[in-house]
Amino acid sequence: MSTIEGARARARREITAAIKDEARRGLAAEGASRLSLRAVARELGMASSALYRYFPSRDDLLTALIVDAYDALGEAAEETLAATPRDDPATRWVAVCGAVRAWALAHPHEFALVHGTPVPGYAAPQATTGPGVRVPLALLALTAEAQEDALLAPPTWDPLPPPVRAEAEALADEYAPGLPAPVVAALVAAWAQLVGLISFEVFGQYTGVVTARDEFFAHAVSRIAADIGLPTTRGGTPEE
Amino acid sequence: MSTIEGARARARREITAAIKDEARRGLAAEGASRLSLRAVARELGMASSALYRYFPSRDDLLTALIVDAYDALGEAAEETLAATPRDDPATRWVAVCGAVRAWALAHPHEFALVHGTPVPGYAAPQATTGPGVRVPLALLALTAEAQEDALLAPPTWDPLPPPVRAEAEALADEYAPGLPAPVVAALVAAWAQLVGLISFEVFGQYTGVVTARDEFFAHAVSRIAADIGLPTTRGGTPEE
DNA sequence: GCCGTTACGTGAGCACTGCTCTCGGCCTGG
DNA sequence: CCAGGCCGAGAGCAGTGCTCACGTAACGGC
Repeated sequence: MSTIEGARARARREITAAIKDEARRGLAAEGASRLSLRAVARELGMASSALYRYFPSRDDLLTALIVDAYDALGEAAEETLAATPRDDPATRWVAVCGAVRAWALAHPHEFALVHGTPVPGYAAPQATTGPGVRVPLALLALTAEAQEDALLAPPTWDPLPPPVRAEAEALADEYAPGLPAPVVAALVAAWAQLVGLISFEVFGQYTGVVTARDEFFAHAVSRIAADIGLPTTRGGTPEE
Repeated sequence: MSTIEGARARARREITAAIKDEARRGLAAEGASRLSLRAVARELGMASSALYRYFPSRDDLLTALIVDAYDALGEAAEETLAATPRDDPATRWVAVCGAVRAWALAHPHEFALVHGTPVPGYAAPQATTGPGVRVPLALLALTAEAQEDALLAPPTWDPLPPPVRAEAEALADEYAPGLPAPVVAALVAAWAQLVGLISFEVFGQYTGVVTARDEFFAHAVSRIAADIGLPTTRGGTPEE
């Protein structure tokens, strides 16, 4: 009942995938706002109305693409986390952030879909919360492992405002027991800051200001790592 | 020729302003993607075609709104910069960042216009570069004044990668002679990170994760201030 | 093997959009 | 005072998201 699959269901799965693929292609070419249902139907050689058998509305198609994009982004982070040695948390951090950035630069419109202006009014909350946290969870896992290995040495843990401390402790209890509250607070901020750094680049915000993008990003992100307390074992940034 | 203004020119100015006002209203209600030229024309009691006498296209209207938003954002920053004592750079920093955040939360769709997904393909570069730098320049002015007053004491100025150093020095020469290169590099990163922090809030990215938003933002932003080297004279964050 | 149920694809059509063009009237500068 | 510019109105084009009968083909229970 799971392996055996009627030709009907198979066709549905394949056509759904084809629609998403074509939509992704149109997305990369034109951007989300210019993406047209009729155009993807035309490209697929079917009537536009047929498309509604698979996605009840344009926004639902976009939501599906958002979920996929979140997953791809999270997978990129998790892959480099797995492929990276535990004993050098700072360079590992830079590598994971770099992987997120690389994915974003390779798929700018999909990145815009997940971290740009939300497209439908203000919807898309529940369905995307699952895959949406994979990247921050990877960063958190990285830090938790560093602490297990006694490699977490923050420069200064300034005291948190009480409400922030309470929330940070709750988060720590749920996702990384034993991690100090200031560190998880710093991680949440780091996540937002990372997205800010990448958004500026993807959205062309600092054209003319920063041209050595790779180096600038690596530098900024390694400063964040130092702020969190991930030690730079050796060879941080060269010169002098 | 400047004070004397024909009734014609005056009408044009007023109608242009009325169109932008109505467009801003529609923007706040529906968002940029749902903003309709015909709707604003309808609301203004004029034919939709008449609107093209004032803005050659929908994208041009949006571009005008973008410029205005940049200006409003920059003005908010500059105002609190002016209304804030020089001798406490860290709390001044937090205040300026807080003003930017407050404006963004009060005008979410306009903020999305300037720091969300770019609306037309990838256009709007030149016209917006002028007002677009007012906020970062305010942050830079704040830091430069702190240095003049010998209030700039970074924890560690780790060496910059050579290309970043070169660009940072060029920026320093142009906008704030005498400011150390690592500081201007940190400022650029801080600007992107600030936008990231605000974007997360405006775009509803951390619903359920952070609820004590004011405190969290103030904390995160004051950590950035410390990272740059702006000293917390007294009473940073309470507790213990 | 048959047959009702279900899913699917089609084409027409509605309401809406951005934008263009032509026309007719008003204000304005010479 | 009067020609030339600006401005508004209306019709119209091409395109959009989405809905709704309408046939057709596959499916599952008998």
